[in-house]
Amino acid sequence: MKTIEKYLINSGIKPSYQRIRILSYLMDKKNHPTVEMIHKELLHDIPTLSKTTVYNTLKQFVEKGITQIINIEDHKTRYDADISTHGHFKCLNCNKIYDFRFDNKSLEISDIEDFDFLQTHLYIKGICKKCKYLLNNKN
Amino acid sequence: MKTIEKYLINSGIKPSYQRIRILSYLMDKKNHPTVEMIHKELLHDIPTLSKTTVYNTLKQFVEKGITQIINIEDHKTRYDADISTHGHFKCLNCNKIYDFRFDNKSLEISDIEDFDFLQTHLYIKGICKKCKYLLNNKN
DNA sequence: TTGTAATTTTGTAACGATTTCAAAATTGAA
DNA sequence: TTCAATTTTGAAATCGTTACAAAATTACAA
Ligand SMILES: [Mn+2]
Ligand SMILES: [Mn+2]
Ligand SMILES: [Zn+2]
Ligand SMILES: [Zn+2]
Repeated sequence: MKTIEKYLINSGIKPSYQRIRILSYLMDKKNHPTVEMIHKELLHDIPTLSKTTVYNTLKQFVEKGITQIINIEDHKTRYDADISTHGHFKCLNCNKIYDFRFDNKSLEISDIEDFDFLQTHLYIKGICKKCKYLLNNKN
Repeated sequence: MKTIEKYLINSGIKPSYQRIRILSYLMDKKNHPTVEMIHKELLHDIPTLSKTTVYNTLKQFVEKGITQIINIEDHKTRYDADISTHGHFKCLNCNKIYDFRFDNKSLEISDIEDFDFLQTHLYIKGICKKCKYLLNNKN
């Protein structure tokens, strides 16, 4: 049995064909896709795939804790199978979303000392390295 | 002339009645409201107020830099007239959104050293102090 | 003040992402 | 093979948001 099937079973999810393909997509591409992107891409291989199935599956993945929601954009939800605490950088020029690491321990927070923290989301927006050079060389 | 009118004019926005009321609402309540909340509340005083006006006004405030968008929730946009860099904590029990301060300098970030940072959004979700006590005393 | 152009507000329709729901298809145990 | 449980599907509904044009208001020159 494939690793990904074991991972789904361990997470309490029956490894149906669609679920395996959607999780594989997330893990292989690491591109923080929207539902639209996943559906459009997988439709090539699974012509009957319903967008509802993509929605249902991602909802289940989030509930079972094997996928996290990325709300870096205003109106569409993005998904990430990397559930470790890490930050996301969105380039306002090329729109690519980059992962980055940050030290949660060194983060100095005031005012909410006695609160219980369950999730931390750090989003930074700006211009990525590639676009910086490209934009500079336009002149 | 009121302070808030001067503030709008200085920001390049003509201080119409609706704009003054919407900005006052944001500044007084500090509750990170949705469009729905602002519209519903102000409708008591301004029965003709259109939801489109609330949308238009907030869009303009964001463009002129006197309001920031808070994407801490999955499907609705929240707004904040406090444009200083600060974090937001959402209590998963009472759904209140708290402000908190964090030290941007102490934040240790890897992988994206040469990127240009324009905006930083830090969202934390969990259980607030009040709810912690309430939930504990249920037993 | 009056007339007129520019700006602002409004209400409706359209849009796009997401959810609901019930039927169809698939799976799995007996 | 049979039948119940689960999963997938597609259509309709919902929700937040945007587009758009008409109505109302404001600015200002005559
Ligand atoms: Mn990521
Ligand atoms: Mn705030
Ligand atoms: Zn870029
Ligand atoms: Zn709470």
